[in-house]
Amino acid sequence: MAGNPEFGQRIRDLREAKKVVDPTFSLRQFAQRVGISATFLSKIETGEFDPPRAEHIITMATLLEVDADELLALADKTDPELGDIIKSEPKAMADLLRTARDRGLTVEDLERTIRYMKKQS
Amino acid sequence: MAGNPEFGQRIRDLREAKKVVDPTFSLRQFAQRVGISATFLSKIETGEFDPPRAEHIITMATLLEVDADELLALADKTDPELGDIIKSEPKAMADLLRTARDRGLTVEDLERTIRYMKKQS
DNA sequence: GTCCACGTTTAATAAATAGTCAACATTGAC
DNA sequence: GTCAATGTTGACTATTTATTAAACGTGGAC
Repeated sequence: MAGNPEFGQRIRDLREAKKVVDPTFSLRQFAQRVGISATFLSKIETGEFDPPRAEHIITMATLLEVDADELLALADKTDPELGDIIKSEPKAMADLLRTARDRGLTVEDLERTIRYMKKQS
Repeated sequence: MAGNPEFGQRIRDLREAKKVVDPTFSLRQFAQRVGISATFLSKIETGEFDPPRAEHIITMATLLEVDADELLALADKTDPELGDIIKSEPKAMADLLRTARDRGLTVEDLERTIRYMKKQS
């Protein structure tokens, strides 16, 4: 890795949009609220540096009021929480995911599966 | 982290069992085949060092003829392949996993869900 | 015209993770 | 009794990932 312009641009767009109505969304202040330096955020937004760790991305999503999974996906990371879920039942969860992949399930298929799960419990 | 005795012991047990019928499963030779130093393996098996990266754990599982997910789970890691599957459809996959957790699905429930998935495709 | 907040750049690290080498003590094989 | 292979130990080293401080140029507010 060495920078992710798509992620950076997305953060910048979201932040600038927020800044219009709330000037505390300046790069410096936003960085501080996220818990990283302005330097780092600048390089991330311009695509020079890689996205920060998942934890910081999640904080960004909260502040920017967008879905964390979307930002994490752009950053090519996964929510550590999902790793924990998998670890709670490794074989079954791994099977579940691999089956979804091997069968080439569509988003609709997956959504139907989720509804099915909900009926079981 | 600072060592994982359970993982280490499990590897040692499996390796020694193999060694009984195949003397090439000595610590040194096994380490070499896995692609790590004997030193490192020794410290892992005695629980002094953390498990190696996922890639090496998977190689170990293959050589020891056990399921990789079991060893990965002991090592408190997840197969990077699962991360890739999630990234292919982040929101739907995340939803799937969180639903499984929130509903407290049992292994049997998950297995039933897998069968359901297979019928869809 | 200077002050202040903005975002940027240069130049380094810091922190975490993953691993090695050389030298050692121990044991069974010859 | 020495040789060869075993596993272990102490002291480092490497790699990857994540991040910073300080100094800089720019533009609006006063």
